[in-house]
Amino acid sequence: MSGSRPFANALELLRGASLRPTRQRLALARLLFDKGDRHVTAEQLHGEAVAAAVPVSLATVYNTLHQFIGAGLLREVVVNPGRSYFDTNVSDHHHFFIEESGKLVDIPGDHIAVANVPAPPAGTAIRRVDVIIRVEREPV
Amino acid sequence: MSGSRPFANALELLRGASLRPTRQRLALARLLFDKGDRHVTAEQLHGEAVAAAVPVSLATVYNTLHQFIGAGLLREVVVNPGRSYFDTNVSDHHHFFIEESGKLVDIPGDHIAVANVPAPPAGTAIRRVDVIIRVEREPV
DNA sequence: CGGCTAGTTTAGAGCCATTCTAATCTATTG
DNA sequence: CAATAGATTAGAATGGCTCTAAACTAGCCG
Ligand SMILES: [Mn+2]
Ligand SMILES: [Mn+2]
Ligand SMILES: [Zn+2]
Ligand SMILES: [Zn+2]
Repeated sequence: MSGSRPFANALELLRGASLRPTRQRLALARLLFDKGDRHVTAEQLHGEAVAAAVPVSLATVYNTLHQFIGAGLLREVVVNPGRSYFDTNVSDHHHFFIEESGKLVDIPGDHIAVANVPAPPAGTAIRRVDVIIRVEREPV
Repeated sequence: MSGSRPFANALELLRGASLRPTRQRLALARLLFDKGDRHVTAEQLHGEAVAAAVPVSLATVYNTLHQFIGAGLLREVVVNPGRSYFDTNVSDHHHFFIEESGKLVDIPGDHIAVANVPAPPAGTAIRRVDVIIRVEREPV
């Protein structure tokens, strides 16, 4: 019986995603999922891995991030041209984006309501609704 | 008395923005604002200018787009990492994004309601709310 | 255990949107 | 028209990301 913590460890998580538990993937999974919800860039994660003495190339970081997205373990958040964020929270939620610091803050999906969404263009179906609330440092 | 059409021509529009009416800026302003609401990339606009026999460099297209944004004539829409859209509709509205074709479709601001927005993080104020509804070609 | 092989990692090159640089050009003013 | 601040430009540079092709390794089999 799998309790409320879906993956006790990185090994299980990788097995569930049919990904070989290599040294690099195990380390990246731990960095991503052992500290609660995170929003990281590829470069940040690579920096953390290097700092943790896990030798891993940036190419592997990108490969792994995309494999995790494919497995539904991560999602990509686009707020800025030219750089992606990878979000370990895959539940229904939205974001505050603090432009000055480049930080994302989760807004639980049930704390926000998008109403009166019109029908999508003919021949298309809604895949996902993203709400980005851009905030700035409050003027004094 | 300025009627419902705020800018009869590109010249007026540039004067209002305190931008010298150069050949390039006049041509770009006409391409952008003479055909109703548009969502264009820099490269698209550059292509249109070249096709219209207006010699203009891509650097100038970017310079001009950013100046128009600064003047409140345009806004930038970010839906994809690695490429920006420039939106001639600066009124309050949101977007459908059709990933396959890369097309944006406006949703008037009063046709959609974002309710129960929580207070922004301490020390910050909301600057803008972006709703992106990602749609895909409907499965048969 | 020792190979075998498909899958993985990697350094480095390549790609592409965008920005920068510094030289040339031009709109504006007097 | 001359002077000059502002604009344009070609081409180089930047930066995030992807690709390539060679080296490695996890998992399997004998
Ligand atoms: Mn991606
Ligand atoms: Mn920009
Ligand atoms: Zn999130
Ligand atoms: Zn729009």
